Amino acid sequence: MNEFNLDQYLPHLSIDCVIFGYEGKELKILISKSKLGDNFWALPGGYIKKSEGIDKAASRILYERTALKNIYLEQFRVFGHETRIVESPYNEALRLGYLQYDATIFTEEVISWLTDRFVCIGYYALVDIQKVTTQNREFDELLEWRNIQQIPNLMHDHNSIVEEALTALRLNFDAKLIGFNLLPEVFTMREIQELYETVYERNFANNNFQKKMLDLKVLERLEKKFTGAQNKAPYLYRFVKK
Amino acid sequence: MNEFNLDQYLPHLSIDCVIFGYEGKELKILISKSKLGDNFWALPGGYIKKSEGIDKAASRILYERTALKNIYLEQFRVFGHETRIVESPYNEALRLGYLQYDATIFTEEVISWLTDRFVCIGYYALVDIQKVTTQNREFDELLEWRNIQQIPNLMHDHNSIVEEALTALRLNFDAKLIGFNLLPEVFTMREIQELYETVYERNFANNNFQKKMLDLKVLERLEKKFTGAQNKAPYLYRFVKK
DNA sequence: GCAAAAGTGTTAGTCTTACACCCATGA
DNA sequence: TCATGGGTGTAAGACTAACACTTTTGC
Repeated sequence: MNEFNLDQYLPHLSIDCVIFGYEGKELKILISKSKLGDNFWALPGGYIKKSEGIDKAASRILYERTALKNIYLEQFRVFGHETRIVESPYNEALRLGYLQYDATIFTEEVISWLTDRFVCIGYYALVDIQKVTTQNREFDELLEWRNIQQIPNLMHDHNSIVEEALTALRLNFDAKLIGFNLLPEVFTMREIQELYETVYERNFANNNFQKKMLDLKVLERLEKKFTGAQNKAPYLYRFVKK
Repeated sequence: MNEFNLDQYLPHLSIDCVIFGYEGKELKILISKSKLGDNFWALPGGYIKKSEGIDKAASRILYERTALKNIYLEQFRVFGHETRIVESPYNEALRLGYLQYDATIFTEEVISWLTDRFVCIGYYALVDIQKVTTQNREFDELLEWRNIQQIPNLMHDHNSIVEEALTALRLNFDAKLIGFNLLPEVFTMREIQELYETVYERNFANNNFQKKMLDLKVLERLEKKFTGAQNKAPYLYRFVKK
């Protein structure tokens, strides 16, 4: 019940997270199917406690869904158009959803708070998808990793938030060397390359890619990885931040 | 009085603007000396009306200080640490300042609203400094253009907001070709180059700079500018967006 | 030995930087 | 004619992209 004490949160201000993961040569994000409507998909989000920094709030929101701490996380844009929520076609259905869910908790006052105008701070996160054990929250019917190319219609303006997050990711991916947050501790050069190829939707020449990566001086070469395949065993690498 | 009807604004959410101008080979920003304290300097800022988009709010805040419309404007970061206002050493003095200013308007409730926690959306703006006629607002003792290298201690975390704005400016300056917003309609190649040199705090070779600029195909060459100086008259250029 | 994929080397091309030089202008 | 600063050309260097080739591995 404590969770629905909305007094603890800053009103009109929310955080939505675009959580990127990488699996099977696919870039994915975590989206939630809501219990509050029929086929209502949304980004994982939440509110900011009155004495909680926004970065901490985003970390908490992520922790609540992924059970992971110390996730790579960055704010990328504020979405604050005056009509983004109040004129959303989902908003009326959401009011009904809350009422049907539990009319004793969701009084008119609470529902007004929840469906009023919101300014949303967009964060993107990068996680090793293998380390995540998704945690359904109260209104999550299910949480699902979806290929970034196959995102269904999301609530409100969440599709454009995803677009902006992807743009920001591509802008920072190479410059800030954040891609390693999507990979396990150790990986082969081909695995990094495939990640880059997935993110940028283009191919790279393996020799030039390797040269560029090694010239960055952020990779430590480890032992070889014998997979049983009938080819030369690739080296494993570990990312070492300077 | 209408202005102090704080009910019209979203609580706990503010906008602060770093307004860049360029004059005499110096990059400057507009800062405000507040009537509310002794030597209190701050960024021009304001609040967001309940049914006003954040970009519109920022435009309005800029218009109120500069009397300019259609200013180049971009959000660059949210400042939302939980203690940025409530533990600011300026906050106590501000409370006193409001009381002394007008205790009938600034009731305890109003002062609480004003000095409570705020999440601040940082915007930066680029203006032609010649077109600006600064407009003092209620609490502005004066508005002043100050060289970016000589910014005094500002309230709260405003100095770090300036730093972040400068970083964002430098990051976008060349990539988005926004520098022309700081110049008059027509300008010489040398003037653009000096602007770039000021922003990046380094020199460029004039021939290479010119070649790069012209290769961008965004400059229209106009007639020559005869200044009376005993040297070749430089061409004037106009920026034409594609 | 052979196929598959890892890894390395070299060259061609493009972009950036640096140097040298000529040109227009007014005293 | 000279000093001043505008404008252009070219070559060297750095970085990127493309091609060719060798090495390792298990069947």
